[in-house]
Amino acid sequence: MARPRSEDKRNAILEAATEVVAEQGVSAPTARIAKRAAVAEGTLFTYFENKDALLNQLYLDLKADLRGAMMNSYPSAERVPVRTRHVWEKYVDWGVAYPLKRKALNQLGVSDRISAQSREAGMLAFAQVTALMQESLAGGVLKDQPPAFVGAIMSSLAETTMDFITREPAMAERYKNAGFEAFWAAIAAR
Amino acid sequence: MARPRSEDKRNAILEAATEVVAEQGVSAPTARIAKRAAVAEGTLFTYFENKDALLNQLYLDLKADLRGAMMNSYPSAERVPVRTRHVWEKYVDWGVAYPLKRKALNQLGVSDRISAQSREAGMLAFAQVTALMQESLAGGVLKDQPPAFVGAIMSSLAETTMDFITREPAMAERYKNAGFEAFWAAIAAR
Amino acid sequence: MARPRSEDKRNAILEAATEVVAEQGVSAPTARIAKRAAVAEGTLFTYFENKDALLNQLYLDLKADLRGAMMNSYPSAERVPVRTRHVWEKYVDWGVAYPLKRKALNQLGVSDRISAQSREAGMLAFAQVTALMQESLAGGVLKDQPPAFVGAIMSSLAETTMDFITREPAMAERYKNAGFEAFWAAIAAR
Amino acid sequence: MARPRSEDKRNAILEAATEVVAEQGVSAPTARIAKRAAVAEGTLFTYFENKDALLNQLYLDLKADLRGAMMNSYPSAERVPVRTRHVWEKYVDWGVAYPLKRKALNQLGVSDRISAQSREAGMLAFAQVTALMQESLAGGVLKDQPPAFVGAIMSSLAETTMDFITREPAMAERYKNAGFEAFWAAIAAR
DNA sequence: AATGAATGAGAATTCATTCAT
DNA sequence: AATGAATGAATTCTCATTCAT
Repeated sequence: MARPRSEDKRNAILEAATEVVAEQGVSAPTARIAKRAAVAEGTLFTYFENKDALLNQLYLDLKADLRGAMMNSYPSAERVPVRTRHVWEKYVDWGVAYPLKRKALNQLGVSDRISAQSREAGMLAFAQVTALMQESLAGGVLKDQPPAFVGAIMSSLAETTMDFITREPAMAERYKNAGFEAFWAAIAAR
Repeated sequence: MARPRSEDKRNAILEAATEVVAEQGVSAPTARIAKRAAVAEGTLFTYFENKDALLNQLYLDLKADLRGAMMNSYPSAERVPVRTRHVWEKYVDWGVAYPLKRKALNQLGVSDRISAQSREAGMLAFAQVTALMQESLAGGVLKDQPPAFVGAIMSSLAETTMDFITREPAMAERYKNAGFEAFWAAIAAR
Repeated sequence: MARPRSEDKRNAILEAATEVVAEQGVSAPTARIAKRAAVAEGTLFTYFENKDALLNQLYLDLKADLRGAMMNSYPSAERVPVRTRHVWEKYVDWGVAYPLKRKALNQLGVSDRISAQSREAGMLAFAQVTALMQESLAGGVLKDQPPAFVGAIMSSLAETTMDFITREPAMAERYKNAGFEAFWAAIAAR
Repeated sequence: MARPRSEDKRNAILEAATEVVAEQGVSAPTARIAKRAAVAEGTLFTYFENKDALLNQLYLDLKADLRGAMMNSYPSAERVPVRTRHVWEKYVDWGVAYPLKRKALNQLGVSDRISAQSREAGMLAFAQVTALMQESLAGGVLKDQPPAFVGAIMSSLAETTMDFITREPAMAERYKNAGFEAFWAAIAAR
């Protein structure tokens, strides 16, 4: 009967947190997040119990967002190399298109405020992605390593690729291709 | 602010900072660093103008330390694959041997308190390392990419490798080899 | 602010306030009182203009409640010692039967949020009680002191008695008697 | 070698706390206490770990202060009635001379921020006082009650006496005597 | 130079009260 | 009338830095 809790406001806070955490890291003041979201300082705490809850939720949301991007229009019917490339491209495109999301996600990833539980939940979102890569490994150098290792390698190569694209946007396509080639060479049979 | 006397004390502060930053990130209180170094809170500021100066110095020191490890007993006379493998092994060994240094360096790397200048200086330390890799690339997929890109790829793959070794120390050798194989496959001619 | 409808709700708030103030003192949040009363946070303010108004009303209500207990089935026809004992017993019984009311009343009594006016009104409720005691004093040590003094003495001895009964409920009767004997000895002629 | 912690400053904080707690209760802001003590807000926390620590220390100090007053120039050689009267007078005089200390002590006494441990320590300070009264009880109405009960009765009667003296200072001597007479009548043999 | 007490500007929350629904 | 989201001032405590000793 009272004013309902606004999904918009909640999103505004999460978006503001994305920007502010990207800029200042997890030690960014909640007051600044609230201000950026155009809500009162106290309002933040009606949507999130405390700062840690907000940070963990943001981490989960960003992970889910990234996963959504990678799985969007996923070409299930195609062969492994095509599918792998699709995932790679979507990953890199996401990071390039949303540099603040990427930066925030990285800040959160190294922070000790993200709980083990959140990390696990975040990883789960990628299980599917990494699973598919196993198929590529048959004759590759990583054929005996765990899927998570391959997934982590993709992640780290994609991050490196994005770093360079960010610094030299004009070279985006070149880096994106080169990065994938390196990744594919690293995991595929020869 | 006056000329500090003891090199020992300065080193104690830097070592303490390594530990504390590894544990708590860059927002760790200077008081805690001072305590761990067994000096007074104020003493820290006679050796470093302010917290940022300490953090940036630590970043540079750790980068130099890592570089030193990689270049130690560098087999200049050997052929490229051997030299590359040497660098890879030393890198990974360093991270595994000094997990706090590694953690601290990563915390500093994502912090916005490290100046662009420090970052540049840090990279310089690696220029030599990456330069040598160019030789490997002749026929590889990355033959047209800048040396720094290849260096960054080595870095990120080594970090990923260390992450997995940290989680499964018993598998250290396996991951170290697998990581290198992947790296080599990624950059070398075929 | 408009005329509230439900007497039940008002009572629920006062009862909830009794419990919560007993437990946490006058600084207990209004939100907690509202929750305990099973009404919305805002509803509290349609029944009481603000927190102070609620607190003062509660103080008055509890004083009146206590007075009602003491005067219930008051043996007007009996002689002074009997009537005095009746008052004493009802007082102590009330405090033992309703420890939360007693605790809340004490918390309110020492709070600076209870206005002088409320305190005066609260005392008035006891005037009748203390008046009757004057008759006992003829030859006693307090024969020249104001009635309020004797009333206050009864109050303080009763409180002390209740404290001990609360701590050792098995000794309730003994303390109740001993307390009364002490009180009677203090005020009566010998 | 650095500026030593100042006993004066510590005392200033405790005295300021006495005044402020007397006026506003235990919910008085630490900032106000600091201001009254003429120190910075943060300084308070170099002398007391947190607000509770300050409050508990103040409670203990005030209890000790009161005990000191009662035991000052205690006439050990005199007979029980004289010694009892001495304690009574010193108690009442203390409360009348230091109304803020008395008020603060009462506020602290009803607060749930005072730990059970502090309360116990506070009571210990009074054990000696109450012990001596036992001798008076031989033939009195309270001869079978625990010493603490008698001590509590003295306390409550003294408090009541002080209340009335505070309201009518001109009647101080009269109330002081009357209060003692009542107390003595309550506990002594007849 | 070394010490650590002193400082006061934040930081994360809390909470009485208002107000849109 | 009832609800509970929204507000922002107030609160406790932290911390980089200064400065008296």
